[in-house]
Order: sequence, then structure tokens, then C-alpha cells
Amino acid sequence: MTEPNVRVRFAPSPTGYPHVGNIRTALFNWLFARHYGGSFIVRIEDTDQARKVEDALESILDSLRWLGLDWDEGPEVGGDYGPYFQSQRLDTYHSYARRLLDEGHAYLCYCPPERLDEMRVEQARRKEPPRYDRRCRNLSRESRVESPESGGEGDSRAKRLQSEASPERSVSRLVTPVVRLKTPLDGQTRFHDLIRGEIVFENSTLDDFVLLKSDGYPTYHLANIVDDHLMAISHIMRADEWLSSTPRHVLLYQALGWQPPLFAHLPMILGPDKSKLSKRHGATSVTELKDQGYLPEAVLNFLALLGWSLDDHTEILSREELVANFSIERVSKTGAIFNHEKLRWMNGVYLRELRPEAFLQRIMPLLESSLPQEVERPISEEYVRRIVPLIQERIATLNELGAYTDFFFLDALQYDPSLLVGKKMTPQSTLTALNAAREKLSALESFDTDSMEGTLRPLAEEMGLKTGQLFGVLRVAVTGRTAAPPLFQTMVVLGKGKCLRRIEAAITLLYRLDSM
RNA sequence: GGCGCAUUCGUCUAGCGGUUCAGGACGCCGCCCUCUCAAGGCGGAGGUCGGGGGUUCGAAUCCCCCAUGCGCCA
Repeated sequence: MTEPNVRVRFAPSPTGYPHVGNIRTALFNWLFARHYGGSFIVRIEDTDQARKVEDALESILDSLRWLGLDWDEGPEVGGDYGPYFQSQRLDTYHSYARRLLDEGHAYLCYCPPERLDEMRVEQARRKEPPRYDRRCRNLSRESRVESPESGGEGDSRAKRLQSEASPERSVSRLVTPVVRLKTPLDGQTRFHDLIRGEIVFENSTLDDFVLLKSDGYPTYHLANIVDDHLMAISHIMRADEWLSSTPRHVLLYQALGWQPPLFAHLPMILGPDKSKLSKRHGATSVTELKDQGYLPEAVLNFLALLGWSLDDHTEILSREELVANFSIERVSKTGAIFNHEKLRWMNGVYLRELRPEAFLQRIMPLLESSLPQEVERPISEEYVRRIVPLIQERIATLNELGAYTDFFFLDALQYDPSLLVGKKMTPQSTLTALNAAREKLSALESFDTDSMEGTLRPLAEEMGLKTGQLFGVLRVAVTGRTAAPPLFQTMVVLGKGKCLRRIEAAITLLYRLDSM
């Protein structure tokens, strides 16, 4: 606990569903904050109105809650540094843009989009980097007014916002300029990254980037810096992809006379093709993982290990252990491919670790919702409690529940009769075996595993069958599947009556199969 | 195109100059257990540490160059 006043933030845009990469970033920030007893802040970067998605915000917050990543300040909980929605902080951005303008660190740019487009096309043709040519950087006030291209349009609201930001109201009434930062023409901008060390950029490779857009909204750069400073953020932990824009941010901090926070750029989460993980790689949102039957504690553990490790052998870590051990020093530099197979394995580990009662509580709602219509509701908890020990170590995700449980609830089984005929067996021998087993079982007074085993094993021998052959036939008859929990235990749960009925049904099926 | 970052088994990673020409995990294969499937146990295949130069008595570990990948800039 050597870092006092740790304040970190997770700043998602509500433009889509909670991507695992973003949530992993949230997780690292949260772990860092909790490790040092600092604050974890959620700030919503909702200035891009065009890309806003309706339920995205709720979905993101739900994901955080699902994983148990609680925030100290932000939506729903408030805090001393609010508001925590950037769309409610426009005035703040405007005042800082104005200040930069007043102090000569920024200028108004009247270049219309068409000109910028042409410029880019031309730069691309000459294989030059696309950059703003600083045409408006040294314009006098008069020439701006007369600038022939400056007939920008825009809705009146945007103009109003712009005029608030502009000290030159007479000008801004005619056009809707953007505000650009006056980037140093030479020299270097350097900063220290906690994960990657010293990073240096030549200022000559930076252009005069936009701070305030013509619609009156700030760019990511401006809003970010202003908010991080005003919210007293101590460390910025964000994805690698922002590394390239960090020199711009540093320059902005300098222009505003502020001390920048510490930076730590996290490795990204990649798809199997090593490109940034996206929808086309399959399930990428935490919501989807939840729907696929993954446990939050497994996802948390898995995500923590994507880009961070404790040592050379620890794989399973609880939330508390993660908090206790997390450190930026052990964050790796390279992007990590999201490996579903490993997540599945880990989920199985967590599923098996659950106390039977806890496991029961997790699966009850799923059984209620996913079992076929014809199964009577409500599902009996008592009954499921007897099934739990038979399935808990056999499923790796909650979604695999159905395959292992439906036959416990169904009345009549649907399966391919040919499955009944085992290895090195014929329909005839199967039929004989089934009939014999039915007789033995129906004669049983106590329908328990020992009794069944005590009569069925000798029966197999009598009939010249391997136990596996006999049991296999019965398994299919009783469960409709070739892979199922242990036969006798399954039969005990099902009960004598149901088992005998199913064996009889199997015999009927075999007759039909035989006569075909 | 420019700039930046990265490069250890298929994948996640350990390794921070010598006790590691490389350890663990997932996945894969085999064996054991076993009525099937799992779980579990044991074992195996899989990396000339991207390539090339240095530095050093000694480098996966330090430096340089190249290649490749990714990201940002539109």
C-alpha cells in the first residue's frame, strides 16, 4: 500500500455492448484501486451522440455488477467530482477550450470538411501522412471572416454552443469553426509508461488536432484530459490502442499547465487472428459469456490472467487473491488471444468447486427456463438436489445442463433405437438382454445401487456379455444417451417404475427396428 | 504512408546475465481408474526463445539493424 490517493477510472462509451476487452480494462483498474485502497470511478463518455446505443449503458453497468466490480463514484452512486456523464459537462469543456484560445494555445479553424477531405486525398496520393496543414493557425481575424470556404453550416444549437466557446462571437455567427491545439512544431514529447517505459514522439509528427468539434462537442482528447484532471485521477490505465494519442494528451496537459497522471497502457485482447477482438470473432461481450453459461467468478479469474500473471504456476485465484496480489509490474506487454477453451476449463473448475447447495441454486433458474414445456413446473428442488451430485462434475458450462438432465424430467424419451444395440451386439441379443434385465430389476425389492449391481453383474456373465455391454444397453434405454451419469445412481434417482417403463419402451422400439 | 508498440510451445504465460538450450496451464495424444461420459492420477508430443549482428568468460534475458504482427492517425 505504498501509493496514496489512488484514483483510477473506467471510462466506457455507451456505443455498444460491453466488450471483454473493455471489461478487462475495467477489471485491472478495479483491482488496482482495491489493492491500494483507492477509488474506482466510472465515467460515461457519451459525447458521441451519433454512435450512441440505447441499452448500452445499462448493459455495461450490469456487466460490472455481474463481475462484482463495484464503483465508488459514477452513475447511480454519484460522488464529489460529478457529473460523471460527459454530456453533462459540455460547459466545462467549453470554458477550457476558451481558456486555451485566450492563452494562445489553441485557435479556431474554419476549414470546411470538403477541404480537409481533398487535402487527405492529396496527401494519400503523395504517400504523405494525413495531417492537417495548419492553414488556419496563423490567420488574422479579418481573413477568417472573409475566408471564402468558411460558409460552414450546422444546426443552431451547435452554433450557440460554439459561440459560447468562442471569444469572437461576431465571427462564429457566420461559421462553425472547430478549435485546434497549437502543437509545437519541433522538439519531442516524452512520457513514462508504467508498463512500457520511456516513450518518445517527435512533435513534428503530430498535427494540430481538434479539441472542440463544430457541433460543439469536445473530442475524446479534450474531454478526457479535462475530466481526468478535474476528477483528480492518479493513474490512467487504458488499452494499448491509446498509446499513440498519449503525446497529444501530454501536450494538452502542458498547455493547461497541469500535471499529467501516470500512464499505463494495457495489452489488448485479440481474436484468434491476432487482430483486435471484435464481433466477427464470436462472443465478445460479457453479456454473451453470461448467456453461454459462464460463471462470473470464472470470467473474472480468466480475464485477470489475460495480460497479468501472479507467477509461473498459479491459475485459479479468487477475487480476494487477485486484489491482494495485483500489480502493474506483472502486467505483460503483449496482446493476448482470447482462448475460449481455457475459459471453458476454468469454468468447469469453478463449477466443481461450488458447494452442492450453491450449485443447485445456480441451476434451478436455468432448469425452470430451459427444460421442455411438457415438464411440470415448478421444478422440484428436492428432486434436483438428488441429481446434482450426478452432474456437477460433468458439465463445464451451465449451458451443457440440458444434455445431462433432460431425461431426469422427461416422460417419454426420444432417441435413435440403433443406439440400443451396443458393440458386438445384435438387435436380437440386445432384446434378450433387455428382457432379462427387466425381469431381474422388477423382481428387486429394494431399488438401490448395491442391489442392482448385485443382480445385473451376474446376469451379464450368465449371458456371456461384458458388463459394459449390458450396462450400455440399459443406459440408452433409461436415459436415451450413450454418455450419461453412472447407470445405477441414475436409475435410483429415476425410480423403479420409470426405469421399467423405459426398458419396456426400449424393447418395443427394438421389435420395430428388428422387423424393418 | 507516417509514427508507436510488440515478438518464449497451437494458445495463455514463467523467465528480469550463469542453479533454466527453457518451467507451468489450456488444448492434443497415451496409460491408469472405470458400466458410458466426466472428474482424478501418471506420462508424452509440442518452443533452434522472429532473424542477423554485436556486448560479455557466459544472453531468451543488455545494445543495434532487419523482418513480421498489431495499434493509432483518415
